[in-house]
Amino acid sequence: MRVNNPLYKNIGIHLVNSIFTVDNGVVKVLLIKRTNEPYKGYWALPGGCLYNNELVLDGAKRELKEKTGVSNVELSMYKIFDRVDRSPLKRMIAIAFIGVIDKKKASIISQTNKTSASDWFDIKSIPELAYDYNEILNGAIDRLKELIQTTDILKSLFPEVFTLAELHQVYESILNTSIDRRNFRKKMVNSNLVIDTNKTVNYKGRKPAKLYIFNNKVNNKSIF
Amino acid sequence: MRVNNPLYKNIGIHLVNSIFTVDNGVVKVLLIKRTNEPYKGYWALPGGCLYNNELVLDGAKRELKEKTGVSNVELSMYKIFDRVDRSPLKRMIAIAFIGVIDKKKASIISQTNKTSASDWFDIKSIPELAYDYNEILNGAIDRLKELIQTTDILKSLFPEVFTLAELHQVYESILNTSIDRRNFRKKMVNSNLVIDTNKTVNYKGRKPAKLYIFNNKVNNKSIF
DNA sequence: CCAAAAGTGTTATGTTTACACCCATGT
DNA sequence: ACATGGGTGTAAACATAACACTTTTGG
Repeated sequence: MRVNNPLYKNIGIHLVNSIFTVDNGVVKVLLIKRTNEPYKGYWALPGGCLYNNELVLDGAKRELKEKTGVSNVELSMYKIFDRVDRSPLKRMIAIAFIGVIDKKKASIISQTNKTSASDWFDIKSIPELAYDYNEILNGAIDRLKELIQTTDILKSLFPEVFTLAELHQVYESILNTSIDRRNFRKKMVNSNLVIDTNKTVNYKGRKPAKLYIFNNKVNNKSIF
Repeated sequence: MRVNNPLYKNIGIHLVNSIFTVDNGVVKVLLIKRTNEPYKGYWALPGGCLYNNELVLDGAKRELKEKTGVSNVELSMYKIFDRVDRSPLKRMIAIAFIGVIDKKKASIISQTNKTSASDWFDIKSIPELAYDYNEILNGAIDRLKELIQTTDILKSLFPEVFTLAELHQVYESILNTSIDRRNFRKKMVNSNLVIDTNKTVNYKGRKPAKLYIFNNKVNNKSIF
């Protein structure tokens, strides 16, 4: 390759994270408010540019932490967004990532030197975002629906024990549909995705509910 | 973003194509021989660097045509290879693509200003390739197995009519397994992937075989 | 005993697998 | 008539989908 070909110059790599949580049956995504141009004042997906000495996954995690304080997230790369004019300053290729976290465990910082706020938004009412982030987020929501059916991506939502009723509600929220309770339980128990802890939890006036944990041995079989 | 941050400089985007064909039951991939450093004299997957004014898919097609003469291929992006030291000259992120072509229809040019030869290699006997291309190719072979089961990627192998026996042999070659003939036919006919043309072809001493074409309406349901 | 949610089982339907024989042709 | 490969059907196993009643607890 002719390294000095001007057509090779000035391409940057954007790492863009769609971080989801489920909060009382509402699926939410983490957005930050930009303080700099371009798109100053717009809400945006947290992310930034790849360094030339790091892996893309590491860069995505670094940017997420720098912009929101969130760390210890498993990120899953899912697509490239490459429209030539998707960034006004220079050519930027976006590599999009998805992560899921437990809102209660995440300590989100709202202000950095590039952001004035960060907050969780119901995915059903997303404002106009910076760049092509509305498109990226829509793709992420679709991909999330696939991921919960083929991977254990939701385990980060339940770092501790959980009941199948809680997990059921999360599946219904994300897939935006209702799932038969009995069949859901059967599939979950028959898949090797969750493990019965033989412990129960008591809520007032209700039959004690069995507690489960996620199986650490990942299986890639489709659950539904 | 601080555009002048030195950590953002000198990242290039590599577009790498694994182009497959099936030749009498043998799955082959198209390789080119490099005439320049680095990896001078090594066989390599055809590809090159993204221009800053083109989409990655267009860049992959352009490079494929420049290096091999092959055009009119549908390419499917499948993975990013980002090891920091995967390229000796500067940081290069590889975006890997897969395509399938009919060997008979492809007019391959063997010499360009950067290549001294191009040829089809049986995927069961691949030499040591330039860069991390052995790893990229292995990933492409795995991905090809998935793609033939979920998409109509093989239609480019059969631009005209074909018999189910021919298609069957290609599936067995790529998946490197045997598939029950009756069940294969049932699945193919029941999926909306192929359409009966109501025409037949005669071979000496054999019952005439029905001819099929690929359905242009793509379906994404898994075939097997 | 009542409310609230947890827990469970069966039947029907559809899908996948395994498997063997007849058919149309050219020689 | 026979050799060659083309074409088909059925039964068993398995997976999925639909559906309703009983259990445990707190008040």
